[in-house]
Amino acid sequence: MDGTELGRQARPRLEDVAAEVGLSPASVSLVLRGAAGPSAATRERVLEAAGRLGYRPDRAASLLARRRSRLIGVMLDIRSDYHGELVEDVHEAAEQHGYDLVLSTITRSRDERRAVETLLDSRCEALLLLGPDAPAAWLAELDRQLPVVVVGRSIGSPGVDIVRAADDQGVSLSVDHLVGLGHAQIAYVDGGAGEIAAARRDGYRRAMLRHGLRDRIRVIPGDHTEEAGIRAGMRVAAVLTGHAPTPTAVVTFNDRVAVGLLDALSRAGVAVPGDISVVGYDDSPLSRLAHVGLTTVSQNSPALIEHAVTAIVERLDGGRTTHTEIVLPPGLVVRTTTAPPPPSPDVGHPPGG
Amino acid sequence: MDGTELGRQARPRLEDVAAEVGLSPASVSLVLRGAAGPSAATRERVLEAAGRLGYRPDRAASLLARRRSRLIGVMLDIRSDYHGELVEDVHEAAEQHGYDLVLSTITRSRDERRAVETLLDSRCEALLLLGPDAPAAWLAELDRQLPVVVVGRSIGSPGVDIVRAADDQGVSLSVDHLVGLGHAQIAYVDGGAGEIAAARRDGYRRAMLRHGLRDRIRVIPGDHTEEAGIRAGMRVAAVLTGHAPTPTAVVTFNDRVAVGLLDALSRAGVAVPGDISVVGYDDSPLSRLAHVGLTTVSQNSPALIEHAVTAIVERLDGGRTTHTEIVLPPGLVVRTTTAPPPPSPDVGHPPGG
DNA sequence: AGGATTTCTTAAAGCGCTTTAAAGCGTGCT
DNA sequence: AGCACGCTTTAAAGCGCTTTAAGAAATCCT
Repeated sequence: MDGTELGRQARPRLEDVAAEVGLSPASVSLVLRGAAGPSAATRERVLEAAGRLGYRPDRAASLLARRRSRLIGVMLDIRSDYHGELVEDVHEAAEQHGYDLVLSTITRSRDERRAVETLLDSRCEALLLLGPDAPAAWLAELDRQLPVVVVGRSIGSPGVDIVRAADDQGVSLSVDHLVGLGHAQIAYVDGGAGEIAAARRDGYRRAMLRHGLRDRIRVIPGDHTEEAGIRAGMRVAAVLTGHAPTPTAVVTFNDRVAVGLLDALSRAGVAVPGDISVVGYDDSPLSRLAHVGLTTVSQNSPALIEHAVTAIVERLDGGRTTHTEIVLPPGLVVRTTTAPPPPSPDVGHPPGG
Repeated sequence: MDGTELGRQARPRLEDVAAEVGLSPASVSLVLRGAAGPSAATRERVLEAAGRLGYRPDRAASLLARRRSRLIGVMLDIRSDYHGELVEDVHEAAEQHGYDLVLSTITRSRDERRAVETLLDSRCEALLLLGPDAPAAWLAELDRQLPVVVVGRSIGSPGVDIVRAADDQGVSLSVDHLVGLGHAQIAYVDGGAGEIAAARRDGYRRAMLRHGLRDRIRVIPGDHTEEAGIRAGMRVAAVLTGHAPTPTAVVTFNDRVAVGLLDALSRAGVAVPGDISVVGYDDSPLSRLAHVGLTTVSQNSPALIEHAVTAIVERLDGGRTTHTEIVLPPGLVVRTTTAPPPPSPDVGHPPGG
């Protein structure tokens, strides 16, 4: 009465295929991996038999025996849409270089350390970390064990490879765009703590200064969620109906915040872009919806990932021993939430209310 | 000048730890796995040395040597928020039963077949498939190889284990709730093709019939995206300002659709729930936002997952050889997008009829 | 033909860990 | 003493695959 009585039959092993064609396991292994050696006739026979038996190599055994695993460990936060998109690109890029992926996600009960340990246990040769929060020192220490590339986060004194978009520059683009449309009262909804948030905030500040709008700088506290956008939106809407200096445009930390903001504004009867222009950041699928049409900053993530994977391959196969930091310029995607400011200059009152 | 000069030192092996404490690898293995045998003193020495050396067992080797892998393969679509949430729960549930996870996602260039193959190659003992689209026959065939449990999709003639929520019942709850509030003109935004969409649509139809609202049945075509909600919202808003029979409530296929709908309605100046009540489905994080406050149906996914993992464990360790289908009742989460209908201004028949 | 090449095939030694049967070793018992 | 008995520890045989050096076979030369 044990579990094997279920009719499940053991999966065929390399040896079974070898026996089937009357060759040695070595030859079969060679054929199956496309290595040089076996003759065309042998190849054919082996392939046929393997197919007929439904043979699939055991990855654990193969990993163990091979000198290299050709595995790249990817740490991500599965709750993030953005990471999901990135992983798709990583898959493709890795495949092109002959690497496979092993994924490990952080969850509420699984911190970065544990996620990375899982990765290491699976013998991966390099680590691709999507937006890690871990201290730089630990990352550098990891990098002493195997190549580590950090995507999306900027780190003071590297010790790892870094691939990221120029966040400050992205926000700059937004501000430039708005100024070009004639805006001056441009507020910014902040992304909270974190290096990315800091970089974007900085980009905003600097762009404002550059345009001589020092006293129009206005940072509304927030975080990375719709909730923050909603709060900011309600605040802005209240101000609109009040008398304080009114923003005619709002730049947000990311698209999620922007979407929350848009929602709150629309419910408060504030027209976008009629009364207020809004710019997001990320070019997320949501922002692309025709009805939303959010003007936003695109990080060009396929390129980002391509660089990240290339960085890994360079260190693994190219013999590079130095660290590199690649900063990609973001691009502005202008859609329908930005327009010139309303004619009424200073104290604006809501139209339809 | 080879790659090893980088100062990376080989990771310590079991044997190294053994040498360090002057014991055999066997003893160390025993200690590290918490198996019975070694004395307390030995345990301590080994643990200390292992810690000092930073030893981590090689998973591939361990997998290969062990009879069982204690691995559950999870196939998911990383683009889906919902799957992301589920994976968190799977992690926890699996851990409690002493299993670990191996993840494999489908992407645009990686279909379910490939994703599953990756999983099989890693020696997992069972498969947990989140909302697979694959034909039932293939799933059944897989199940002959190893236990398969399908989450969230209903399948005609199983051949696999199934764990899902009663989708029709969920929509029924929504309709009941609305009827209880006095609504009669209840429209439904459809989720397109697919078995889940069919079940929910059915639930709507049947609930309407049950309440004697046969001629109020109105299914607005759509799919599973915000876009569909937006289109539906614009349609409903147009009707409101026109003269056709007006819905006073809209039930949607899922929260994403509902959010799109809410957005379109609010931009059209339609008040929710003042003019129209809206009900979603999924109890997604978005619906929980205070400002959105979407009334929605909760699938109770932690319980869903708990059952799914239990089903696997039963077959793996419990010796169950039959297939099971577990259907969990969903629950309604009433928030702020539902209220009694506005005092009927138009030709609507009074409720209850 | 004989030897030198080249081509194809395989034996055998692992990869790092688990597992089982058996070996040590103090005990207490008769 | 002699012995059976727990309690610890270990030798050794794999897990299924890769890889390398060497063997066998076929091909080429002069």
